Amino acid sequence: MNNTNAPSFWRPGTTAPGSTLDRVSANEESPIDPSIYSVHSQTRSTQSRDELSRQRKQLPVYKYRQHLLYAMEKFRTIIVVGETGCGKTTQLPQYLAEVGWSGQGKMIACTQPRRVAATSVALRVAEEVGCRIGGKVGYSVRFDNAEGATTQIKYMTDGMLVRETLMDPLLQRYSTIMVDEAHERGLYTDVLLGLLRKIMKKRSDLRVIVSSATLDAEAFAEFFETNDDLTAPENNTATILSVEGRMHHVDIHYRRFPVPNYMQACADSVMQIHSKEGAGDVLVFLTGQDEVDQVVDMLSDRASSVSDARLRLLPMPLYASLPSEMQMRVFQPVARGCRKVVIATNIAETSVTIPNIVFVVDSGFAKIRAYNPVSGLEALVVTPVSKASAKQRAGRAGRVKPGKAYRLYTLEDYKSLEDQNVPEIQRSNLGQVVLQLKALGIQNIVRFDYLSPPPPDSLIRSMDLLHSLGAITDEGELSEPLGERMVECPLEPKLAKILLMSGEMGCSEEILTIVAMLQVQNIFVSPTNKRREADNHRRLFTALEGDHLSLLNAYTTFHKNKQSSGFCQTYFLNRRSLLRATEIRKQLLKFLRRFNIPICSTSDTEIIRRCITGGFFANCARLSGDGTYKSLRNGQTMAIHPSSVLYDESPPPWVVYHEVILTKQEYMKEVTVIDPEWLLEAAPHFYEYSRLVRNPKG
DNA sequence: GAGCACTGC
Repeated sequence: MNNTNAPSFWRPGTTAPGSTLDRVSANEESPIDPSIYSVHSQTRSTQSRDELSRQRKQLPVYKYRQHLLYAMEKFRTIIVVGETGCGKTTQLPQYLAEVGWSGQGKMIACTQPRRVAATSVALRVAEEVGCRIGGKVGYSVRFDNAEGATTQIKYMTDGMLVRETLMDPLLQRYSTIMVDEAHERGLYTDVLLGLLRKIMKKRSDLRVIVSSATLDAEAFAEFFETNDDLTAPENNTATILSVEGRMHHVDIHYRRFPVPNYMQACADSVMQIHSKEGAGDVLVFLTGQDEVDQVVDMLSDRASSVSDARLRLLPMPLYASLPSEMQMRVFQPVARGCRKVVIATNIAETSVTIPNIVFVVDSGFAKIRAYNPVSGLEALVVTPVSKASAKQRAGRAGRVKPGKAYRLYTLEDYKSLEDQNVPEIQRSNLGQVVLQLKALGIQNIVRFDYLSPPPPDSLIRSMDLLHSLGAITDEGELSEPLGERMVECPLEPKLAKILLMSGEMGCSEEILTIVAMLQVQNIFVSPTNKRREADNHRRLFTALEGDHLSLLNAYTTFHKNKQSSGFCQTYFLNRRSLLRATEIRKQLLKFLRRFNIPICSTSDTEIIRRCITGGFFANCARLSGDGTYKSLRNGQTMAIHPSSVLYDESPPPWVVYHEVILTKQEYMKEVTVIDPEWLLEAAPHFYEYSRLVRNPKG
């Protein structure tokens, strides 16, 4: 396997970055033992606040409400910095509405990177304001919105606002747009910031507020500064305003020496906290499900062997694919005399807040998705976290009272970490984003105002893909009607293409289902202790034609059984995911109706597979003599992922796949058997000169 | 016979 393109990374069990094994101390002792840990503190930082005020030569930070209004009058963009999760920034739209900034019939928008945040903040603010939701305060997220003619403050996901620009390119409905949690640098946050910068050139009345962590503030302010004359700062159009946080003090404990195995060290640290520290629950950060399960096992073993402890130790796992009943356990308070230890993946860093955490143990690693824009290969790699992530993790200990964070790496290693996470826009497949920018009439997507430009290869690759699908013309414009319709569908381009083709192919009912099912994860659950049973039940849905048709089987069987939870339990299906797929399917059906695409059904699986090939012709692989698959595009060696129904079967000579991901090797996921003749039919322009296809017997 | 961090429209 040639891994030269993959980023270098550390594997579980190895040491933290920059560390040397020979310095490891032989005996682990108490975490509070100063020979093992050095202690620092993380608390609200008056120093950095003063520094900021000095740098920008304005606004002291107290009386921030008055200053906010002053800044709204004088500046066009305000960067609000403050500790995340302190709740102050989300109240800001409310202040503005009170003094009439939502006047002239225009709304104040406040974007969030996640659905739950948008809806829950909206509900809280509506309660504070004393209105019903959908009145003065509303929200808008996919599948759910509550807004009306009187709505003045609208909480929404950033993706939703990007989508609104397709209908209303200058966002004329809004007087002020606040982008919350911008430091997370999500894909749609970055796209939105770029669009807002463009819109501000045409709308001098628009105010933009960006809420971020302290470290990024200058970069955001510079990005939004429209005064080119930097020698005349009195004409600045962007400013920074700092908000006092209300987080508790967190002591940070660094290891004096690197740890040889961080899973073992996590378990050791938890046991030491348990025996030496006072009351308070513990949160441990690891990289993946396997590691979480292993550490939970280690702790369960050890907890049962400790007899003299004052508190009982209750380890519990937390990761996204955990069944929801199990997830709920971590939010419930434990009985007196018990200490909860939540062993979690990155899900607990931002997405989910667990109450009562006083101690945090941070492995220093996370699993992140990387994208190689040249090969198009995605990879899941374990990498050291950034300083920003480490701070965020530590901060989880300071929400209820002063807490402690144990970092399983040295202070030197901490200093060597990157400041920030790599923005998602620089490590993602940009097919959908490029399509949307094209729809907004942006001719040169390479020169678009990005806060952090994506790799040019990534943009070029996306353009190539869109061109090969027929979504953009030879001149680089959105095609009509295909491209215009594709951008409407909330789907990646390949899936949008097959959905839009499915009507004329005679299989839109089936493609609707398949596309919806591909949008959700973990349809099939396999609990560690009942794996074989789960596998056997799963076979009932297996179609020999491959995973796409097996997904179709699972969905239709679920609905034949009236979406019953008993059925799901018996057959190890994830009901939550299936219901979400049902909702997505319903939404996609509306688009087909709007475009007058025939809604039709077939029982001929060949028609369905031909249709899939019509969008996934570039994702084709051929079985080679040694039993591996070779990608048709570049000869890359790949294997069928063990989660595929085709994994156990005799390998078919030709397949198309939904995606390929590098973990231990390059794996194709969601694989369907095809006839190579269909490739020529689907994309003659793509395969015209391919000898491989013209000579399939090789 | 092997595995999958997390969002969003």
